[in-house]
Amino acid sequence: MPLHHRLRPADFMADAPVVARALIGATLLVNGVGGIIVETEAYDMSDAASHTHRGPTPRNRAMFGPPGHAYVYRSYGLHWCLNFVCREAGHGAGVLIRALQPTQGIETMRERRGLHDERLLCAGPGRVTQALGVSDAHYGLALTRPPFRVLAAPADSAALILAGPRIGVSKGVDTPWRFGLAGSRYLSRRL
DNA sequence: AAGTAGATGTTCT
DNA sequence: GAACATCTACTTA
Repeated sequence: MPLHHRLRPADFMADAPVVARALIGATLLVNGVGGIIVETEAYDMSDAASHTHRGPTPRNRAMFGPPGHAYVYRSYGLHWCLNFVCREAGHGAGVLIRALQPTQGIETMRERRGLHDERLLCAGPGRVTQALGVSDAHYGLALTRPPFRVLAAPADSAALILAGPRIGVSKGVDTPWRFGLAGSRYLSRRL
């Protein structure tokens, strides 16, 4: 009986804040490199801070597709950011992966990120994608198949999860849709 | 420890 | 043109 099992499409079929909270403690690997998700943010169509708020566009097309797929966008012209599409196709809901606790392929991540302390390897959405090698090449791919592996948190984990306002948004400032593992040293910022 | 500038591409007004 | 789900390097205390 494996302690971790791979998430299935049905696991992504819930409202964005529910999925965002459930993903804390899950493991994300891309080609075997990654770690434990310690910080996420939820976005959905009802929310002015979301890329999907104004409806489908060429960029956000994947967010209106099936749940359990990747929505990757370029942030500030420099960084890639990775989202997990959730809810149902057509709903424009997703979860931004903001930080991981590195567990696998740490040397690979160090090389991709330059000489940096482990704490900063995946502490921020742009850092996560750089460390895991995620780019627009992953746009729209299923999270339930290689190169992705998303493994559920151990069933017995009773981790304390904190919520607060999201980072870097100018709209929806008071929506407490940022979730983080209490006490983790690998958050992009304290909660 | 906290603040700022500058890098850059895509979308939207 | 402006804004942007950011990061790094560099300043100032």
